[in-house]
Amino acid sequence: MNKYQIIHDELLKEINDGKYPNNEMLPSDFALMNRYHVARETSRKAVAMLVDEGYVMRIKGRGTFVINQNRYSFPISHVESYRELAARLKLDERTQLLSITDSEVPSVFEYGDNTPVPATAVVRIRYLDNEPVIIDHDYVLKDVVPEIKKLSQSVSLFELFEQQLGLVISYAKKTITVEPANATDRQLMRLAESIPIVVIRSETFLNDGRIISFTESRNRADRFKSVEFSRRH
Amino acid sequence: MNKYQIIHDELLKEINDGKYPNNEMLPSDFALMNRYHVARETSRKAVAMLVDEGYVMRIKGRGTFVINQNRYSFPISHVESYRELAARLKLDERTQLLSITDSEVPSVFEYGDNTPVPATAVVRIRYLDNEPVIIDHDYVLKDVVPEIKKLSQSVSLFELFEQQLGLVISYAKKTITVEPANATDRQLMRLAESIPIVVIRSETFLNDGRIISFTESRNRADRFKSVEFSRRH
DNA sequence: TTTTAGAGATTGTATAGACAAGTAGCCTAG
DNA sequence: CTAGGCTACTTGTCTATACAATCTCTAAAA
Repeated sequence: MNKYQIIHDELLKEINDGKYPNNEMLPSDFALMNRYHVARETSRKAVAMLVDEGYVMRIKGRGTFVINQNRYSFPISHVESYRELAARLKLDERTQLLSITDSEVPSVFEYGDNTPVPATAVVRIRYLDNEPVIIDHDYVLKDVVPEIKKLSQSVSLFELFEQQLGLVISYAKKTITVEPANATDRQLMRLAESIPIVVIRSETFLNDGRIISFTESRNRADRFKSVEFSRRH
Repeated sequence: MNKYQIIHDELLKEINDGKYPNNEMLPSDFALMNRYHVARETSRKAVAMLVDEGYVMRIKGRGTFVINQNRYSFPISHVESYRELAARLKLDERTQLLSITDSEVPSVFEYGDNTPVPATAVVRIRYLDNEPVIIDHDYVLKDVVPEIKKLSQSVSLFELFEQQLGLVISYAKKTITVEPANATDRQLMRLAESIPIVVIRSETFLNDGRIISFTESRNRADRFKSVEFSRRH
């Protein structure tokens, strides 16, 4: 592991442990240099990551300060699988695999030039606190992953891609819209009335620029909440 | 202006001008060093910003590549005013100021300890293509900005804060939820049925850590679309 | 023809040092 | 007692260099 990554992880752990109470100062660049015996740019890189992630803010001439975090957040601006998210938030989560079928990429994703793109469709339903709240439709391109043999209940698609197939996921583009529930939504999520659905459609890219999958994540709107941290400039 | 900022801006302009067609390579670190007569770390800083913003991706051993952008996006992960956003997207936008009144920060924002926090409430309605689609409620803390005298139609709140008052906005935290339309929504946006509303609540922070304002932005769900770029790791 | 080895290019990580710019606190001159 | 200046500390920018890791392509070897 890289030095700045190690420093970042350790500082983040200390922040989460409350070692630097609210608005308290983090060690300065020079303090970190001494503590870890690294160059200043290395320690700065670690802190820059924390700034990026919204944990701390730096003020020239003053120092580095912890930002009061509300930790119950559903960030959508980095690529994170449902399983990773639930683990991080320590929620009581459960996923049920509904089907793995041969299919094509639906036209809503506007991929390619109308010629059908073969894919493996994976449909899963997500429970939080024993309530079905999310239905995920994944379309994994057969060009990239020819076959999905066995998808264990305990393994996420991302884990499958990265650890078992050696692929590296780089980034994703997501669109968020609100749409009426369709029949499938109502049936699977046991909705009586027509609750609106928050639809998050993602294209996921590998580090060589190829698209590996399209995902449509359909969330019960009355259970959906997303918290974003955003910097200006 | 900083050197890396200048390089970043120039590269971004070239990307938007289509100088590096899709998936084409950007100049390498060393090419940029020669072109701008800077150290490698400086050129890398400029490119790192572009990576951060989702314009390019770097692959070790290969080079830097432009990511095919869909430019009609409503990013929510950086702090941008409605006016800046509309200008960037070249939409036909119009804002109507409804009221400026003395008020208090509503309790939904859970700020402070139940004691009323005096604020100036600014209510505005946003038109896109002559259709009312967004209602913004801004609560500007009187502790920070004692009085909002005249808010010209052509000036945004952010411009007022930054250019006229000399305040520096640093970051914001936003929560996104979907809620039923209330009577005010239906009246102001001329909604017949009860269309759901996408509610974006923000706390905006200055660079000294003080909160300057709370904003509740209420968007017609059937007109709302947000596009996000997200990196993994 | 196929495979291997190597050179060259590119990005990633890390170091050491320099100066600029902003902040806070102390101490002295008035 | 106050105002101003000085100093120490902190973050921001920039340079120059070194080596590692990865990829592509070419040329030589099998």
